[in-house]
Amino acid sequence: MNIGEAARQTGISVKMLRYYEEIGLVRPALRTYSGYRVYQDKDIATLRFVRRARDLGFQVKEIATLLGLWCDQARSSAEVKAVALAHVVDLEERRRHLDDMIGTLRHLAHNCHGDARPDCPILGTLGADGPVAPPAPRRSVVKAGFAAAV
Amino acid sequence: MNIGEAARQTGISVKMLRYYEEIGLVRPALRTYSGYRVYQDKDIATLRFVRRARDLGFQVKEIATLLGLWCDQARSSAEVKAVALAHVVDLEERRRHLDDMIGTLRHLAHNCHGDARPDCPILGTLGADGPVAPPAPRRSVVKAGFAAAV
DNA sequence: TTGGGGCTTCCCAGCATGGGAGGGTCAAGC
DNA sequence: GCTTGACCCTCCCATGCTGGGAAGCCCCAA
Repeated sequence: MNIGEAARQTGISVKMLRYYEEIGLVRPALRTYSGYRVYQDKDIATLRFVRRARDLGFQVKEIATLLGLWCDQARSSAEVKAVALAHVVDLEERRRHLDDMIGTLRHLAHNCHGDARPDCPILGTLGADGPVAPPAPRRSVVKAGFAAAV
Repeated sequence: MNIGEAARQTGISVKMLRYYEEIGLVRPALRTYSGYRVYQDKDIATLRFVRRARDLGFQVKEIATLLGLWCDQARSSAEVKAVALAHVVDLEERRRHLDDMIGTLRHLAHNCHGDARPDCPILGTLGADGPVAPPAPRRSVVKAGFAAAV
């Protein structure tokens, strides 16, 4: 099948199909004599794997690892689990970061009367004189910075 | 003060200070006769504002809006609050997305015995035959796709 | 034969950030 | 005065993932 049909069947855009091939995530598709890419069932299966992994937030490099394990008959499920759990840790880190930001912002918005007057604790906090949060221990940067400022 | 000192005082890297100036987020710093940027107290205050907004996850465009409001004596706090709350909605959307991914992955990892054998429900799910999640209603793509697949 | 849709490659864009090359400037110390 | 090292300048490139678009070829149906 052609690339358009492959895109339809995998949910990956034509652009991305070519990109994944270019960066070596998937092996180059066969070509017709005129240069059209031709996708076979096993290519589609691989691409669906990629698509699902992407939907789970895996980066291309991690997907490459997973694809390698998928093809490796001698893999141990422990390896796969390790990759998955490492990714969970990463996602949770990002989630905590979002939580911090949401918490701070909601707190600020809650204290803002939101009427026609210009006084606003949100801008007041952002524009406060004090030093900015230290760039160091990451995950609590926002919280710490604003705990001090608020 | 020079750009290096400004970077130290604001927690924004030298690279970013130049970038923010280039894209017009902040007005160009004064220059010495030899071309060095010179930062004044009010520049530092502005940059700290930018830094804090960035720490709250605002994009540069949104920060530009907030800076505009900050400088606008005639603003209403309602406008500011609206920007903040819209951003909260966005952050929460992203958090839901992360939650979906974390939930699915933890579920898969939980069902993976993680030993020396190759059998693995994680890979099994990623490589399942069925159609891939429809790209449409976004926030539940992952969940739906895997609910069907698992 | 012609038209339209699909395919090809190549280049560009975005976000926010960092790296590095190649070269000028400044201040301190000899 | 001269050297040295830290600092600054601009310019280009890279990242990760995605999309847009141009120029040109291919294929099928009418």
